[in-house]
Amino acid sequence: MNISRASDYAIRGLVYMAKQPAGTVCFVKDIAKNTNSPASFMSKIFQTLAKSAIVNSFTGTKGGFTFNIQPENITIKQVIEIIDGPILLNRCAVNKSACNEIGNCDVHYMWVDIRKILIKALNSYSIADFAKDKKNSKEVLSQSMQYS
Amino acid sequence: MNISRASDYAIRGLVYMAKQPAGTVCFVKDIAKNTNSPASFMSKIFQTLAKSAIVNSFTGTKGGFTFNIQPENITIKQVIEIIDGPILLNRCAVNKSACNEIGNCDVHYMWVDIRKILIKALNSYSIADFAKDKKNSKEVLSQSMQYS
DNA sequence: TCTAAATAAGATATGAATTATCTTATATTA
DNA sequence: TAATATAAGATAATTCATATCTTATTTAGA
Repeated sequence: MNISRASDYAIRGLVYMAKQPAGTVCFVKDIAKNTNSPASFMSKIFQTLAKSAIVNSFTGTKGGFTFNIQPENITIKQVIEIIDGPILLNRCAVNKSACNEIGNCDVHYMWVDIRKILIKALNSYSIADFAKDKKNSKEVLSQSMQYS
Repeated sequence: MNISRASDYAIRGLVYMAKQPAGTVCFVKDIAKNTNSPASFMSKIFQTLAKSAIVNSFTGTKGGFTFNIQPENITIKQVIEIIDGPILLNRCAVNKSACNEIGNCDVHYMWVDIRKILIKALNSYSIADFAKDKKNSKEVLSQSMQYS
């Protein structure tokens, strides 16, 4: 019921990138250093992000990563699904035939319901939301209050 | 971001128990058979449920499990936390000092927010909700619709 | 043009957690 | 008291998350 370290690192790494001037080519080395994460692991995470269309990668000296999609349009849900795979909660929430109960799964609709709520919440935040200055950061905070 | 097989089995097992007449002593063998799950695994799961105060266990012939708390008062969130451990989403959502970012974690408030939403949803369902007859099952269905 | 250096890509290894099974202890009843 | 039915506890296997190591690619300078 928790996100993986890899997803956490991915989000923090993308937020770091979004804080740089638009178009900056970022090195894994710097991304890792500024997010307190192991560079070798971050490297593999960014490989996966590059295979999806989220970021571009350039090999060789002066290579690195840039955004391929505006950080405003990258939601937390997208990042988690790229790194951790689809958010199902329970396998029966998506594929009813995967339910253990033959023909009649008691809990199917609950998982469909809760999944919808969770995905909506995860889609309500973008990477850009965390790259703003402190004034804007407080707006994020007050946005969170409306749910409490 | 998904619940474990163990939590899924636990929920289905408790729902099966809740469908029996109140006070019935249920055997793991029957619980497993009626939920399409491996009896040996279900046995270990019910050990854990018994260590928490959710169910009582009785050893020996005619032993088995009964509810120690009314199924109406056992929420899905409780079951998941007993089996899978605390629902954090991200470790920084609960313990801010566990954030990678030293002194200033960009995403902390997001995780606090989303966790609150998820836990509210998981607490809105009890084991008893799934032990009702078909007429009531449809009420659960329409309840789910209000979120869509 | 060749060599060195800096980078990402890809392959491999480690370790922890999940999932499952096997063995032991306990209680009942005939 | 012996046999049986049950849960409890110990152990094993598998999978997945996490991390590291090796290779390929590009650039720049000699």
